[in-house]
Amino acid sequence: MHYWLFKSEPSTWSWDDQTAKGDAGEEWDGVRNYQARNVMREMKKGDLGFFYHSQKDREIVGIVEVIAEAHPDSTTDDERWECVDIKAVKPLETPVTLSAIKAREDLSDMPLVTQSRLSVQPVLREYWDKICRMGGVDPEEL
DNA sequence: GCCAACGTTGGC
DNA sequence: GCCAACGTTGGC
Repeated sequence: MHYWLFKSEPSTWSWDDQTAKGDAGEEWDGVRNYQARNVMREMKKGDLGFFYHSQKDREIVGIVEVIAEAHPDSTTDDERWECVDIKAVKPLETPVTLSAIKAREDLSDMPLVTQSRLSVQPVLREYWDKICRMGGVDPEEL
């Protein structure tokens, strides 16, 4: 099991949009960055991820599950671009803000902090557990 | 293959 | 709304 983080601008695709799709989930399409694509290629079905609202909100709002591994992005004919499918699992009880993460020494080397423009990122297990707890979710119950 | 110009993302 | 960081493009 590996852990990931998906960034979205809520005005384009929000947590509410994601939850509205239910268990059917949705393609995480539109990624046009090699590094982010390579991260998606590493994902396995059943892996979990954080759903992060960029721009105005700047906080992790929910937990998602990978339900389909990397496949061609249906929004382009360009075969370089691939995406996974994800579904919403549950919201965080309390969103975890970027500033709360930055305030913690032990989370300061997360790509969220060090590589702010990367839209799909890996999350180490250690960080996953901590952020779940900060958000009021028991990582053992996922 | 270098690098200037340009476009995009996302924090502030 | 601004701008820093970073990615991409294209001329040489």
